Amino acid sequence: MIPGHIRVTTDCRTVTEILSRIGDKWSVQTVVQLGSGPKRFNELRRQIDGISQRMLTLTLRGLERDGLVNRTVFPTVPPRVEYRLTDLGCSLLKTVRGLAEWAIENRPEIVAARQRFDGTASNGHTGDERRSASL
Amino acid sequence: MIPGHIRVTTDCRTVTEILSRIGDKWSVQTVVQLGSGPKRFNELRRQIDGISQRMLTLTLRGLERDGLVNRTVFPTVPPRVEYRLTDLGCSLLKTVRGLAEWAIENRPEIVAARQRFDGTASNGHTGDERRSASL
DNA sequence: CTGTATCCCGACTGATACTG
DNA sequence: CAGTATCAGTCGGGATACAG
Repeated sequence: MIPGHIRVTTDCRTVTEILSRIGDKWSVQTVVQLGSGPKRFNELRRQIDGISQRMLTLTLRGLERDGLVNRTVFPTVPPRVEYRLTDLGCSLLKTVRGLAEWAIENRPEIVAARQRFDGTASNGHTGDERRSASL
Repeated sequence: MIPGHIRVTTDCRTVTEILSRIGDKWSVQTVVQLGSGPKRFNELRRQIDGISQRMLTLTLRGLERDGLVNRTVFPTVPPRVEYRLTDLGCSLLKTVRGLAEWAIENRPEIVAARQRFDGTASNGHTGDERRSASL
């Protein structure tokens, strides 16, 4: 159906694992924010909007652990910590941008599909569809 | 730093939303499996490996709701239900393949970064790193 | 064969308070 | 400023049993 398809049994896992890594609530937003240059902790905190201090810390730790972000501490007082994308992080950002384009381009269609699905009571299954179009 | 970057405040959300959609534990695997052609329920169930009946149902419902998968019931006995990717689903698959290539190409580097991170006790923070290389 | 309905547990996440 | 610690609530997801 589609040419050059991936070795499903092996590579699917890899993709799923990567998605588990970046597919959480905050990683992508964080990476994208860092895409416009190095940022400090509270700078990120303000720009990411809904994120809690705790989750920003955890997200940055995770990204750092995976070599996507560098953490630099300047031993001044008050302490200054800078986060910046590594080369690996930058390459991920480029890839994510591909997904971003798809998302932006196809969101209307997805929203429409949802409304269609949620609207018709004749879906075959008995009903009570929750989640009224959170996208 | 990186040219042509996306409008962070607006589009990030869209990407995050899409990631919430496909970033769950089973959606990508399901989509990729369906990439090689229409499949029946238990056929998918066998090929996806760890998935439970419940989660396959929920995943397929979600994909159907978002217009990524078509569900066709043949009113025979025993019932036969076929799932296939829509055009939208196919286009998503192509995009995901980009991510897949990145994942496959960079997994070694990520794994290495993790070992480095987990190995050094001199990370600055006090310690007790959980998740010993699940990737 | 293709689902639906419950129960239940652990993980994720937010809120809040405290520290160097 | 840049975190860490703790507690509590929500939710994803597995196991199991049942149904058309």
